Amino acid sequence: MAVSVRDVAAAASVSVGTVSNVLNRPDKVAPATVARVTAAIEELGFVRNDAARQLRAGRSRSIGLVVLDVRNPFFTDVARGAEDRAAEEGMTILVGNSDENSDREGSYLDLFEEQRVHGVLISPLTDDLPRLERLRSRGTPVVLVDRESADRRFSSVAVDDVAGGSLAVRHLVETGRRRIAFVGGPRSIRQVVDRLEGARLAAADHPDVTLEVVETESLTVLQGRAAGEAIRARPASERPDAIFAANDLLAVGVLQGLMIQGGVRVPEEIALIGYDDIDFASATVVPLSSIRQPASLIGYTAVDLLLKEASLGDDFERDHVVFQPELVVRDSTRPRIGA
Amino acid sequence: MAVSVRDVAAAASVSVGTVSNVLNRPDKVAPATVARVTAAIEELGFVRNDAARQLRAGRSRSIGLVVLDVRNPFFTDVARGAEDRAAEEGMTILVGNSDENSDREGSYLDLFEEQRVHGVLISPLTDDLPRLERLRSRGTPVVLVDRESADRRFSSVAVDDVAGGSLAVRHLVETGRRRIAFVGGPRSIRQVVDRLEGARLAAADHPDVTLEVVETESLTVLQGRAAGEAIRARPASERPDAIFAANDLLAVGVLQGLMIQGGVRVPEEIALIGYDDIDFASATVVPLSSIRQPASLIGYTAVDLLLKEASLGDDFERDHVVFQPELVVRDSTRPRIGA
DNA sequence: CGGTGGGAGTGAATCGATTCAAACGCCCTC
DNA sequence: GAGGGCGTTTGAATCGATTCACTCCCACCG
Repeated sequence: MAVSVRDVAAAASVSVGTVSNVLNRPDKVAPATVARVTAAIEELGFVRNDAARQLRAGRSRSIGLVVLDVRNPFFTDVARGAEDRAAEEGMTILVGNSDENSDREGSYLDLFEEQRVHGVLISPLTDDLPRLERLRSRGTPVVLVDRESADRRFSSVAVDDVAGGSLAVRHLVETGRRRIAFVGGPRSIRQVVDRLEGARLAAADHPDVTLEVVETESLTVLQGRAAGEAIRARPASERPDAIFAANDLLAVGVLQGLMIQGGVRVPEEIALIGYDDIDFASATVVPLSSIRQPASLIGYTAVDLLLKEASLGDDFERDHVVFQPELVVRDSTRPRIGA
Repeated sequence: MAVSVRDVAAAASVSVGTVSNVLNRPDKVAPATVARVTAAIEELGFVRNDAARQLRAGRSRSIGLVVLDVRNPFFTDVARGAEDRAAEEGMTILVGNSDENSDREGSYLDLFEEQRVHGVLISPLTDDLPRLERLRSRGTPVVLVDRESADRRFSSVAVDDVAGGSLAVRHLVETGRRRIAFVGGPRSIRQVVDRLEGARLAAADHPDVTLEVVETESLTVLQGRAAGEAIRARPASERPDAIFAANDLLAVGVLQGLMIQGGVRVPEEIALIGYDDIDFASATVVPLSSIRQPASLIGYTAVDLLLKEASLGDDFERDHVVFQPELVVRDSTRPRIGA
């Protein structure tokens, strides 16, 4: 049933070595021979067996990527960037979705290791770096995505979330807001903590600015909506005049929660800013201001570092790329009239 | 560097065959031996080489899935369902994103074939069934997802989109609407055509109901928003009193386009219904009515058919599962007062 | 005309897990 | 004590592409 190089070789009256050369280094083979072999491949419908190729090569031509949530457009974009860089080298990306679940994360790592992937890009859930350390010591390079390793023992590509948080709050203050609420959670996610930290720093610069925290269970639209409704339900005098949401999914939810039945007007009564600048942000009822992260560039760069580490081996100095986030202003933080 | 069964065998003073048995049929091996081998595996940090395994087995333990758009939650759900069923058999799903691009679709098929996947699930872009026919003739089972093969030569799992279209329009008519607009496109996508067809059929039952078509370039939020704005810009007398959007992403966009700056009220002035019932639909400013498709069940069933076909071989009679869509009513089609 | 350089092609060895027919002990029975 | 049966273990053969040391052969040079 299955057609192998051996069959092709026989059909073209050459040796298996020559078939392999036609496949991988056609310039080393006489044109007439190439033509004959190509014809035989075509006729027999030969398709390379990747398993055999990998076995010989020792490594697969794939790179594993473990993300927290495939549903989040931010990660989809990261994956896209990674895919682009990988494609340049004729490689592919395998995406695993940990769903913020530690077991799933582990089983993807196991799977990837058995597949002898070229390397693993991971947005790690916990601080279980020993696990990754072990993976690397067995020969699989690891690059952290969207997180920096505390002790810098892994290459990483991250965005300065503290700076991003400051950027958001500074913008709110500059447009005249004083009573700010941070909506986000859980605190186990590093990004949440950092963005809040940045917000605190920026708020501390202005004695008359207050910063309240509204905790959520996860970074989803539904949780945001609940938070928004809760804020809308308060007496007007106790509402904040601006909300900084830990990501755009939350912000979209908050916006909906606030606006139900012509509730609170955005940005007139409450300004709103999100984080990630997903495509959706510019397309909400009131277009959302946000903090942009270069998602696909992050993925692209991560693969880049991975390839570098893979080719240089252990004597390689780990790289730690940190991108700076960028403020994107839209209607949801339009300055108050007269402010 | 790499630890192989051979090394484990040496460390545990057994033969490679025994190590393999411990790995795959531990019950066939004496408990004491299992323990010794397991200890050796642990100590040496042995990790199975999947490539060698596959080479021997002839097939990989993965199933390829090619979707039109990973960003669409509908497909994410299909993938999740497929993953669940695959996991029951200890298999994995590889997701390829064709992005409605025929070249990308082709290269994923090539990739999957080289990897000797167990089978391919595909939501095909074009009607290039010969391509798939060839793939299958070389031994890779194929199941069509969200589309039925015209000549029934492939197993398929689909939803009756014509029925879904009728369901939507009938609901709009029953809640008192008469001037209906269908927003969707391009016509090259089968789902769009079928849903419109269903809408036409339902409208034809009522002589006083008109059905207008507003064409879009793709099924995205942005396109929907543009369509919504265009409709809002019309004089009130020329606006439809209900809109049926070809999918929920479009519907979300239409909603936004209509509501800008307190424009048209939904559902008072214009009712709106989408298709797919993505999670987002219930979380928009005005919760969206929609037509629900059992997305994850589709994925689950598709893998099921695939496994059946793979085990039975050619003498297998192709299965054609068709699910019926379901109407989900929310605020966006609340009946008009007094209608 | 012998010698040399190099382009073209060869084919056995290799990667690592799995398989399966055969061998090995060991106990029990006749 | 020979023989049968059974549970356990063995190890060579296998999957298919790639590699690389080696052979061939022809052209060109002195």
